[in-house]
Parts: sequence; C-alpha cells; structure tokens
Amino acid sequence: MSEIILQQTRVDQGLDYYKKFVREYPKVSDLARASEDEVLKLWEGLGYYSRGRNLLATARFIVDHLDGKFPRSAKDLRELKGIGPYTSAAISSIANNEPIAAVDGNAFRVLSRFFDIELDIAKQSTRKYFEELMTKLIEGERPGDFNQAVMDLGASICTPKKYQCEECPLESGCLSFQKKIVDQRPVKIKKMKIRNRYLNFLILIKNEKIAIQRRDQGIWKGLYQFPLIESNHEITKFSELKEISNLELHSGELLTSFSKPHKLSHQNLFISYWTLQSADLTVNCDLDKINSYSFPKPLKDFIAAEILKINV
DNA sequence: GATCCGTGGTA
DNA sequence: TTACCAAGGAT
Repeated sequence: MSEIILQQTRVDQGLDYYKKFVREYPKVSDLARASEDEVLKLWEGLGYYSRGRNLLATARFIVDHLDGKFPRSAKDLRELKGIGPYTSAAISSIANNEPIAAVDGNAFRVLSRFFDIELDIAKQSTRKYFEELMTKLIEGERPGDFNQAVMDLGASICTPKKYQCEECPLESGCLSFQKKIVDQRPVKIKKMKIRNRYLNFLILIKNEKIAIQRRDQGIWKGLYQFPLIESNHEITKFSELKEISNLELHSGELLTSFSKPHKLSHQNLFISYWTLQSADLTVNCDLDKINSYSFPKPLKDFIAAEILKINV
C-alpha cells in the first residue's frame, strides 16, 4: 500500500492517505470488496488516480485468482497492474529479502553522483545500467534496508538542490564531490517543450495604406508586424475573432483570410492572416513600403503574395 | 521511446 | 511567474 501511494509522492503528502487506507482496508480482501467509487473517494486529492484504480484491480486479482496471496518475487509482482520496475523491486526486497535494486529518482541521483555517471537519466534505456550497478552493490541479508537507505540518503541529504555533502556519510568516496561537480549530477537532458500559439494578424487596408505595429517584447522585439490578436485556440471564423478581440473590427469588411502553420524549435505557431478593408484603425504605413520593414520570417513568407492579392 | 497522468513544495 | 521535481507506471 505504501509503495503504491508513494509513487511520485512525498511521504508527508501521502502519509495520511496511507493511514486512511490501511484503517479502512486492513486486509487485501477488504479492499477487494470495495467499490471503485469508494476507493477513488479515499484517493481524492492525492493525484495520479489510475494508481487508485490499479490498486483496487490488483487487490481483486489477488483475491480472485491468487488465493489472496501476494506474489513473492519481483518478477511476478511486476505482472500486477500499477506495479512496475521500481515498485516490484521495492516490495520484494523489503518483504521478501530479494537482492534486487529498487531504482527510483533518489537512486538515480545518489548513484550518479557517487560514481560520477554521465548517462542521461531522462532516457529510459539508462535505467537498466543503474539497476545492474546497484544490484551488484547489495550485500548481506538486508537488501530492503539497503534500498531504503539509498532512498533516505537521497531524500534527506543528497537532495536535488541544497544537498548537504558535509553531512553525508559517503562524502569521502563520492566522485562528484571530489570533482566538485555535484551540481552537475545527475545528467538529465530536458526536452524542450513546444508551446502552441495562435496568432491572428490583421492586414488592415485603408486608402492604399496598411496598418503595422512594432513589437515591444518577445523574440521579435523591435520588429514590425501586422496588428496581432493572440488567442488560446485556433480561430476559424471572422465572427469569433471579433468576439474575442477588444478591437473595433465591426467597421472592417473581411476581404480574405489565410492560415499557415509555422514551426519553430520551441513553439508551433498557428498563424491566420485576416485582410480587412476600411478598418477603423490607425493606418501608418504606405503599402509600397511594406517590403522595407523587418518582418518576422513567417510573415515575410506571406506578405508578398497577400499584397498581390490585395492589389488585384 | 515519447507522452500523459496530479498535487504540493521549492528555488 | 516559472520551471523543476517528488519512493513511477501505462499506453
């Protein structure tokens, strides 16, 4: 129960839930009889609710198909819903004295620092290396204590930030400490997360002139662009654009609209261009000077063709 | 292998 | 404000 609750969850956050669950369901058969609504109600606020559903499903499976007896080995535990490489090893080493390493986030951090391992722990393939390394380190008859000791060290002293090497019992043997690169371990290549943005540019035409504005922030700061309305989703209808904008677009007659996605390394742009006639906005740029301005590339690609269409 | 799932704490 | 992260697992 505790190993399931403590997946990706701190002890102080999960402790009360653990107490509730063992009080409500002292035996696996008690849990197996509970309804899913009941279990999820108890789980409420803890997050990762599939854990609660898998917990119940596994309790029922153990009662219905395993005669109420838990598997002993990590290999067999691994087959149960909600129990993966870490949890199976943790349970088996603690409850069954199986000499197998429970590699969690703490183990990655502690071992990568102690042995100065440069492997990227964000890669799934790295797990195997750490599992084999740490399993070799298990000696004696208390593999569960060894695993928990590594986790405790990582949770209390060898923490991600503000680690306290001077308090660490392993300081003298720690390669990262000797090299003064503790802050660089573990190596975790963070994948750039790509943001979606929805940009609606207004091409406002009035008396052979076109409205532009200058960006004052962001990656295009200082460059010129068409008046922009950014939305949190893709706008496909002009009426919707008028609704979400504070601008007085009602006086503008829609001539054409055009959409083109544009991929940057760090964001996907969904760009729509809306060409309006007789718009009631400040017009400050001669149409024939438009190419002399520094527009963002996604705009540049489009401007020439659009202007041609306007002139036609 | 990449992505999603949740809430709470921290720098 | 924001990113990062915490005793991971399923898809």
